[in-house]
Order: sequence, then structure tokens, then C-alpha cells
Amino acid sequence: MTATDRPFGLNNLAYQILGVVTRLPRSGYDIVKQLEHFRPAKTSQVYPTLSKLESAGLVSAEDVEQLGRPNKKVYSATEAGRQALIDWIGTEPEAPYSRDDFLTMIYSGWLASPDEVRVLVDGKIVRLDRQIAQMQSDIARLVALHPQEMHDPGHWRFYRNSLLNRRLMVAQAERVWCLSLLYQLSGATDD
Amino acid sequence: MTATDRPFGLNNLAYQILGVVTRLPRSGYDIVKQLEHFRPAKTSQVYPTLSKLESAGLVSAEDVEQLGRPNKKVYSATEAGRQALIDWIGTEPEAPYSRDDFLTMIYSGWLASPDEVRVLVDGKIVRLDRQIAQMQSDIARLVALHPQEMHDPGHWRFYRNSLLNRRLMVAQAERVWCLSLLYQLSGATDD
DNA sequence: GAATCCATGTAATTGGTTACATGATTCA
DNA sequence: TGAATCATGTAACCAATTACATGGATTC
Repeated sequence: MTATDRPFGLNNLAYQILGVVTRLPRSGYDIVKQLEHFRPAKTSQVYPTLSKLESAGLVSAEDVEQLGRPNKKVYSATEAGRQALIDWIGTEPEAPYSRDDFLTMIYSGWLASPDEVRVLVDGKIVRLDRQIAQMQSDIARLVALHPQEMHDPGHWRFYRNSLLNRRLMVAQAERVWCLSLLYQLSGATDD
Repeated sequence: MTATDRPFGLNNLAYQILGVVTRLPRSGYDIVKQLEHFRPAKTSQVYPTLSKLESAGLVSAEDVEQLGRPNKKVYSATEAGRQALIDWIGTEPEAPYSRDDFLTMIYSGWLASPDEVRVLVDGKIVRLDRQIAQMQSDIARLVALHPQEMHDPGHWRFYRNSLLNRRLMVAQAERVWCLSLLYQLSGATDD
């Protein structure tokens, strides 16, 4: 399925933004911050996408005047927007795309010394540990504040929790792999 | 670090291609096939990138005439190309980028019925199982054919094996998560 | 006084996909 | 006879990043 085959020609980012404003109404600025950890996008991509969604009638904007801060537009999903999301969920997801410098570096790790690769992997473990700690505290906070919603698949927090757990599990698996690589590298000395 | 900060202005794809032809000399067509499972790219992106690498002196091309097939250009890394890769491995990798329709759909799964989400997750498990079986057979073949290279961090097959194992571990973790989500969903009936 | 937060956007460039163009050989 | 494999490229378009532009309020 190509972008132009999809209803309204929406891409992954558009559906992600639509999903965000269906959970809770938000400004463009808030959407960018919300996306940061899960599916990062810059303002230069988010604002035009919001305009597109609005002219397609999938979101509606309300002007909110503020004191001491710039005014903002708060976007929420329309009924048509909700329905477009539900319809999309019923279609085949495209193959995921990813680009990872760390893995591309590992790919050619045999050219460098084991010590250089160790440094690279150590750095990765540090970043993974930070992410793991963050996700664990996010999960703890979520289940403490909204315990009953964690069991209700009709509530968005059920899926927020589920996706946080998924990222945590994947990060932990990546961490185990890093350690196993360091172990295999430990047999080799650097001269 | 932006693309223009990097030496020669190479991006992730350029370094990946450089890594491929440093392992073994290959044609553009072969490179595309080689990349398929690990870091997919189309011919329309690979051929121009090869030209760029060649004019930067990081790869060299040899014309090979063939009988019964179109002639081809076989690319290999130059010494400068090897060194550019090693230098890059010593720099900080940029944050990985990824885009995943399946996860974006799950994000808004609360809007759909539990049954619709089940179908989505079932499909994901099928795809994961196929990938897991493929990786397991790739790994088995690799260790059977080149057992001694599996322990040598100075050989590229050591890292091929390591990266295959990583993908396998991550896919298995994803699979476990899928099953746990199906289990949590099984409490909910569809009306 | 400098940095960060809030807030919305546009312009230029790079990265990636789809579609087009060509043509022989092999396999079902 | 039709599809797949081998083989190299270009043109048009869509997706994403970087840089630019503005400006008040708060925090260090």
C-alpha cells in the first residue's frame, strides 16, 4: 500500500498525530513533546501535517488565548478522524523502517580493534540503562496513578502501558546482547 | 553531528554500502540484495550513492563482462574507504530512527474492538515467526560452514553472526510481548 | 545576562520511495 | 507464455532534517 492508496493520503506520522489528539486535545507544541520518546518529529513536519489533517476534516482546531504565554491552537480529533484511525487499524501495516548508526558501525566492527568496539558497546549500554530506568519509572507512575485503567483495553492508558512494557522488554533484550558481545570480545586482546 | 559535518558528507546508507563492499566486492545489484534483510534500500538510492563513494575515492569499480547476462560493475573498498569506516566507528552514533505502522496502530488500539487488535497482533506473530525461523536457519548455516570464524572478532563473519543473534533475540522478545498482550486482551469479550 | 520554556510557522536541503526505461536468460 | 533473475540507471515525488524567523515569561 502506497501513501496515495491510503484514505486521505495519510502517512505514518499523520496517523500518529491523529492518535495523539484522539487521546487528548493538544497544541502543535505539545504534540511534538508528546511524540519525542515514541516517534520523534520536528515542528517543521508536525505543523504542516496538522494543517493537512484539519483541511481533511479529521481534526478540528480551537484558538486558545493565554496570558503571559503565546496564544495557541488546540487540536482534537473529529468523529471522521476517529473513524479514519479505526479503519486504518484494519489494514495491513507496512514493513517497519529503521536506520541505526550503532548497528551499521557494529557491522564493520571487524575492521576496528576489539577495544574500539568495546567503547562503542559500552556507550550503547549507558544509553540503554538510561532509557530502561526512564521507562521503569514511567510504568511505575502510570500504574500507581491509574491502576484500574491498566486492565481496560477500551482505555488508551492500557495501550500506553503495554507499549511502554514492550519498549522495556526490547531494550532489556538489547542490553543482554551487548553484554554477550562484550563477553565474546573479552577473549581477544588488543595487540 | 549533521551529514555535512561527517567526513565526505556520508550518511548511514553510504557507510552501510561501504561496509558491504569492504567485506566482499559486489555489484550494485548484489548490494541491494545484500542489504534487503538488514538495512533495505532501493536501486534508485544505491546507484547514486555508489557514484558518490567512487568520486570520493572510497570505493573503486571494475567492469566485468559476462556471457548470457548483462555486464556489471564490481565495487570494492579502497584503503581510504576502509579508513573512513574505521574513523566513523570512533564517533558518536546518532540516535536511531524508526517508523513502524504496527506500533502506531497499537497506540490507537483502544479505539478498535479487542477482536480487531487480536487480528493485528496475530498477523504480527506470523511475521515474527517467519523471521525467527529464517534467522535461526541463517545462523545454523553460518556456524556449520565457518565454525572457527565465529570466535574471531577480526573476521566479518563474527559480526554477521553477532548481529543475526541480536535480531533473533529482539524478535523473540517482541514475540513474548505479543503473547502477553493477547493474554491481557483475552479477559475482554467483544460486545 | 544567558538559557530555557512556551508557541507557530516557512525555506532549503537531504533522504527515501515509486515509477519509468531497457533487455537477455532461465525456469515453471 | 508469463514470471523471475540479472543488471544499471533516471525522474518525479514524498518524508524528514536543518536552518531561519519571531518574541514574551521564567528561571538560573
